[in-house]
Amino acid sequence: MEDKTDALPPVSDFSAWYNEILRRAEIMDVRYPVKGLYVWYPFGFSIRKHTYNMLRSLLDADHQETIFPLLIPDHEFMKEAEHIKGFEEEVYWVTHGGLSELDVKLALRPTSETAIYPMYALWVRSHADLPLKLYQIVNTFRYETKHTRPLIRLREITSFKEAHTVHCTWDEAAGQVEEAIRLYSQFYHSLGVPILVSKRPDWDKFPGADYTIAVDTIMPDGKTLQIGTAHHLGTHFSKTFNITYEDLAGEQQLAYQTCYGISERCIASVISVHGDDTGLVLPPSVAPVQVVIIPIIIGKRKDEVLAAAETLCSELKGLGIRVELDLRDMRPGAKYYHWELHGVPLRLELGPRDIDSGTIVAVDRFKQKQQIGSAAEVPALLEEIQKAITERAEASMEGKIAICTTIEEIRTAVESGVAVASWCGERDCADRIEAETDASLLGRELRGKHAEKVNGNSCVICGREGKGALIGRSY
RNA sequence: GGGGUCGUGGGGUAGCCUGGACUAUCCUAUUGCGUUCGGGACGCAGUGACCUGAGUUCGAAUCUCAGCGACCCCA
Repeated sequence: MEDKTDALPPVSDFSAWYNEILRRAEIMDVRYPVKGLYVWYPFGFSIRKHTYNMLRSLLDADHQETIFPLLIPDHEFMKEAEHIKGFEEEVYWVTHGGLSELDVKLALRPTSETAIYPMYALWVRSHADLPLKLYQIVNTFRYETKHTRPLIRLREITSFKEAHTVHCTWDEAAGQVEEAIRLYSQFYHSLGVPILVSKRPDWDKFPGADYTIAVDTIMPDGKTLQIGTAHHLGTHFSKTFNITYEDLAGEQQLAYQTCYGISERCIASVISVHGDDTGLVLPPSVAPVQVVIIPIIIGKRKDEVLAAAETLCSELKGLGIRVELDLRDMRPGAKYYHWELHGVPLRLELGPRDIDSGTIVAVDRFKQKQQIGSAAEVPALLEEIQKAITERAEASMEGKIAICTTIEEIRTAVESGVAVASWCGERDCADRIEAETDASLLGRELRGKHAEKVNGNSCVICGREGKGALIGRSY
């Protein structure tokens, strides 16, 4: 059975698995005829919709949603020197309107700082206008020259959630960065995706930021995926875009800013972190179909089974559950495979035997089977599944993190996962770590229990006192 | 940035080296009808492809060049 010709590649062959799952589970169609641009299938878009709705409701508590233009005039884009340097290689330019060349060429936003901040300069007048916290969910464009990958490295990021805030003081902005990380932690928790939070080394921070805090997860092949960042912009942009406010004393002051973003990489992380050799495994929180009902239709009792299935379906809908009644003319087994591939958390089977015994067969995505009495038991089952998926992902990530005290240990660790080791903070030592391990120093001041085990230890290179750093290969 | 492999129905492939018999193989998918249905059903009848352009040639899926695209490895 398992070696049918159309078997999915195993997760251990992650690259092949990832490409196959996107097509077979109908998430992205990669056949659009431009490199780096991909199309959302409706099923994939539905995952996106539920995921971004959660993100929206987290942000809406304390932010306002908006939309700024896609096109940024040359003269605004070119204002902030570090920012330009960071992006100039990968900006798409609109140079023509019809047949005539434009006087002012227009950039397709690679990110929206330079679209938003000229307006912030107009909107921010007084300390009473602050803090200002806006976000938008938009597409952005980057002319990637490396090999592109659906949901991970794109030329059109279709789902960039970017928040931009303005504050009176540096400390308040720093507090907002922490708030962003708190929101992102909560977001990823509800996706069951475990994360590592660290500060990017200075040479790897956002162009035009004082510092960058990053959120990473670990993919099945041991490489990390950056799935969120929060930047303290200090006054880099407020200086160049003249974003000032009048303080209590009537003096004009430069504002402090932050920005933080999440892209459809969050979807890539859900797919990759949870998926198995059978297909997708979706947490109920974002599964387009949380429960599928498979009627077991046998000859004479067909109508009876269908009626019972319809009743069960409407009961579940009444409980607010996203349920699908699969009435297609296929063998039940074929339907099981189909919905397992699509990551449906819970399957209910209903046939003559169940009707006779007054029960329903419930099978979770990990193929654990049990009998339940009624639809009322389903919400609790879904909660259990959500928890089980989360715990499984956490255990899996735990197995990919190694606490290291020597360069040799790091070298071995990064072959199949990430290393956490003490680093003094000096660039020279980081360069040596990278050169000798064939991996990157991804983060410093790593947070959480892993870092605590190495904080204060001597740097793996120079022996001076250091703090927990995250070392690994990344996407 | 450097190197490699490759592009054949919707997906996966055979054929290519050695140009002609290719009316292009097989699996899957898909349409219609019938029989089926508790873990990927079966029968019958259908649908559906040589990436684009230029070249070589009597003749190109097959050889050459370019473009576009995909995947893998290294920095």
